[in-house]
Amino acid sequence: MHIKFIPLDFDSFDRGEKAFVRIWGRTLEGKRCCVIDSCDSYFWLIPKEHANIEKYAEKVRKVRLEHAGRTARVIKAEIHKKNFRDREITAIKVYVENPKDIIIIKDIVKSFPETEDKKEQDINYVTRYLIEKDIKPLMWHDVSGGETKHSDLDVDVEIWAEKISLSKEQPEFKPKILAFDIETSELEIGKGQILMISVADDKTKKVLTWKHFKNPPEEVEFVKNEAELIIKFKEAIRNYRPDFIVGYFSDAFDLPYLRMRAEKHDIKLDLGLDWSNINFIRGMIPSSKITGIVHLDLYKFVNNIIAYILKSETISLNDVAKELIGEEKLKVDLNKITKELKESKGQLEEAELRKFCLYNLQDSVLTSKLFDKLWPNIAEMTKIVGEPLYNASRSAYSQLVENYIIHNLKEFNEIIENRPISDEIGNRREGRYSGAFVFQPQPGLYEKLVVFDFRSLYPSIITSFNISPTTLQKEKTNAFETPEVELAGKKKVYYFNKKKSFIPELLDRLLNQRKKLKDELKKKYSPELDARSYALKTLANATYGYYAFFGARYYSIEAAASITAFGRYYIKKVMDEAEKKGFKVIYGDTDSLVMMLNNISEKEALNWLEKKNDELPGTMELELENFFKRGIFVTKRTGETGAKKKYALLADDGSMKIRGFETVRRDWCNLSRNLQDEVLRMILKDGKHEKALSHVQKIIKELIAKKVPIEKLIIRTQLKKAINEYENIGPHVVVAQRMQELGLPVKAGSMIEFVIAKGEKKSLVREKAKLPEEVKEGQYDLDYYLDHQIIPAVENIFLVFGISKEQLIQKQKNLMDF
DNA sequence: GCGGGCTTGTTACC
DNA sequence: ACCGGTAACAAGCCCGC
Repeated sequence: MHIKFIPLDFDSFDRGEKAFVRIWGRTLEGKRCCVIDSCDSYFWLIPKEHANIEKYAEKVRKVRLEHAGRTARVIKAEIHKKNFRDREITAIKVYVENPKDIIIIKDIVKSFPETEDKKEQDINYVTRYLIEKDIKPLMWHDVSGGETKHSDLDVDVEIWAEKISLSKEQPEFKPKILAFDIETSELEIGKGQILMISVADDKTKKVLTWKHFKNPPEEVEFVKNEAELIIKFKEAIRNYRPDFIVGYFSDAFDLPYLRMRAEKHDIKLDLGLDWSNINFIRGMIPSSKITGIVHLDLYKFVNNIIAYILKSETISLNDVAKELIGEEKLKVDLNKITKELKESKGQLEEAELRKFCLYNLQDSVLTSKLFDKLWPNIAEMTKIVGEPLYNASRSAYSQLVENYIIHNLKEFNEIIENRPISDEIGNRREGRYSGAFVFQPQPGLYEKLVVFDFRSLYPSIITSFNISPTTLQKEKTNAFETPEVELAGKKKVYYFNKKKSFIPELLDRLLNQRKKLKDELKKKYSPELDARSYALKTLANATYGYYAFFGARYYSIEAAASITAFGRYYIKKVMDEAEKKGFKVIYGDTDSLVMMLNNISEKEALNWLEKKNDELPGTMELELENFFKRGIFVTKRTGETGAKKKYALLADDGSMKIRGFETVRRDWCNLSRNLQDEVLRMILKDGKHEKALSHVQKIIKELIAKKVPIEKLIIRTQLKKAINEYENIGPHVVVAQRMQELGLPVKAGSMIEFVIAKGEKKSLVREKAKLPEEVKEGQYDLDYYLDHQIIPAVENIFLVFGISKEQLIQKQKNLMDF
């Protein structure tokens, strides 16, 4: 039998002594399939320099051990010429019957006197299989083999593969999904009950609940009780036959909660296509896996991959959906509902229940739409790194970079480096090195500016100077020499071999693919290509950080420190040359320079840019960011020097670029943020301060007159750790404590909202920090908002025009005195 | 008990 | 624990007076 199918999920199982991989997917005809295949299980031994390799291999072949009811033994040991960390070596490939045996065998052979090291013993079987057989997740494959008839798997087709290969044609694949969301009577897992469960995709909309009420909306279906609710939910998934089930924060909430309640009712969560239970993977970051149906937790992907390009100040479903799909959650007072459920022994008013159901449904609808939006990103990233979707969608950048590397080492004949052991991780974490250069700006208002920046600075340095843990060498010959590197408090120079190594080479490919894609995208836009371009760019950018990440297989603090040293060298060099040309350098951070054109024309500036690019080595390239009409740089709060990482620029097209100011900081109240934003805009548009000054004075007047609504005075600060772990009890910690007393949900990661209320004059800020609902209109601490919010947000801006703090509040003081 | 230096904590920039 | 260093700044803590 022959089919064309797309691999969506993977797992492995044992039959007899041998391990097999199951690939779960869809055929071209839309049938659900399971392809069973296997590959060799092996790891590598690197012998000591003077070991007799033949004798060594012979010794290894004889290793066997009875363990846990089976015999772990070496079935084959071959001598191979390989590369390891770019050096040619002779290594022994040690085959075992079952991947489980690796852990037993490796410990025995590790103690042999001939053994220098063991490698690839930490590659899991599915990853091994994907590499060995060149299987690409989410890409169509042709497979032929024998069909199994008497299977109990919940699939339409089951094949034991004989031949499997990537298809030439790659038609579009649209997965069948089911988004879901649960509502519970308590937020803590282990307490309370599940009240309702909703499911949705672009057609289906359904809410299951055992809370009955009159005239329910058509999407609502009533069940008897919580047990039936869980069973019906199971049935819904079984009948709908989705490829993925999709949640938001479902790894940490919905599924663990479901598990607790299912256990309570003695219901099996046997959702797997092999009828297995949901597998709850413990660990620092728990996750939940269903065999054959990929459980996607969009929160994880947003948090790891997308968050830093979002403008949203939180990654709650509401904020993320608002920004990405322009829709929001229904507004329901969850705290009130939870409270009422507790106090009235589970009785809610009908109107409230109806609303609660629709709220529940909307969450699933948003999750479904968010999936549609993010799917190109998830899919493209998965395809590039080569790991199964389940893993790739949960991985942080370090892991993705690493997977991209290890899935591409075969062609370099490279043995994969080990993951570091915990002692090693401890050592690595202490290492410190110098990073980027930041230019010390002179405070002031500047006109006619140009901003240049290096395109992908660190990736271009890595490829141009072949920087890798494996190219670092002692000798000067045939090597790139670094500028002065600052590492562990010492100044050094390092050398990197010029012979192209695998990581810089793979990085080069990412960058080149992206270049091509960008040209394609210019001709014709598509969300898939755009998503691929984003994945390529961000993976490339994460490579430098990967080198410095303590958990990396290819860790090298020397490499990381060398990259930043090159960065410092070139940005300073370009700044010097710009000054010589006649530009006035105003500011610069890492890879950018902000300059006054002086009397240089825009055209001449661009010519100069081109000339610089001819001189820059390798793939390093300086590009135009934009021309700006005006820009403002301010002093630090303490002292007269200019503040770094804090400026505002007005582009020729009228758009603003504001960085670092309180306007963009979420831990300042909206009154200050908005006021500062308006002040910056007025000043940069006019080039004068008068209008902005009177605007500030108007706001101060309103504040003094207690006319500012509490809502605008809310300060938001994230609780970064558990309440009792704080040494310094700041305002947000006190408010978090208060929330806990009131039974409101607070934990590490919660956003704490508070208002500084009227209180004793000399008291600590935290003593006046109250929940917004606890503060009546006008009952805010005027002095606090004046001295700690409004004035600090604008005083340094006006100082540029010689306006002092006293002048800002002059007239108002009198007002206060009366 | 007061003030200033230091530390802790959060958020931003690139 | 899930990429790095650089930087600004608020507020509490702590010690010397």
